[in-house]
Amino acid sequence: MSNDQNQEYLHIHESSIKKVKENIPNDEKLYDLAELFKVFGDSTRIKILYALFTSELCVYDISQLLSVSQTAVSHQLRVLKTNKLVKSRKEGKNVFYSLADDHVHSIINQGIEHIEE
Amino acid sequence: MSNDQNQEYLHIHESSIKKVKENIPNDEKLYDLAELFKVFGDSTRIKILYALFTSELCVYDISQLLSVSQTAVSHQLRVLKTNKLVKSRKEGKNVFYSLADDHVHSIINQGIEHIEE
DNA sequence: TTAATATATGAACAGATGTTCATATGAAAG
DNA sequence: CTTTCATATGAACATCTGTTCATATATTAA
Repeated sequence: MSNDQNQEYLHIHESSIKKVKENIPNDEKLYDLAELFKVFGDSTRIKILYALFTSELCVYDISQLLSVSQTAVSHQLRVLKTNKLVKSRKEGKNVFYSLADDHVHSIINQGIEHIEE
Repeated sequence: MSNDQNQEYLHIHESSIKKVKENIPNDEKLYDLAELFKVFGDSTRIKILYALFTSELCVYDISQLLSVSQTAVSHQLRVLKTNKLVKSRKEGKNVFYSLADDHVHSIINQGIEHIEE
């Protein structure tokens, strides 16, 4: 065991400590990353994203398709929009939502791959 | 507006409804997927995963490296293990943790790409 | 044995999260 | 204008989550 002097660690060697620490992003980035994944961590939001994979949709239709209340859909769409996962387009009384970019697809696909093992 | 008969939808057409619904996984899969992303949705767990990107580590060293209490690390490692993101190996008094597979890396990298835009 | 060390676990508590309900806003129709 | 319709918003509430504290378990050392 490398437990001489002021060594605070049990097994990791001084030389490795620096390497590990360098590879960890700063707190702000870690926070943002966790926030992003938090958005994917809810069934309702995942469902909405899946619906939008197929086509642009207005709030009411999403609500009908998924059997989720209009208010809940609205609240969740706001979360998705804040995190730049969807974008919106207003047309008269309606607001149409669609996916913001391809990351949504690839992140979800990686997740699917993991759980399907 | 396509609002004839019993049409429950505002804009989406009957022909599209089927397509959208077919592309949405069943509830169990949606739930599992959300659960998986929930695991990534916490700074402490993301930090632990980043540390393990570089090397296998025992609990105490993770705790020291990240300045997180031993108990908190233990609790979070259990969550990570339950979700098959890390695996463990016992050696005497120590338990060494390492990444379970490559999905962890690719999921996190997709996340990073998204927030770095 | 007994003591020390590394990790795990359970209860408790504070803070975060998602839904519902009531209502506001904003646009089109009458 | 007034009403109706589509969406958004805020407060309230119940549930979930992550940390801490106390303690249990397991392994090695004395």
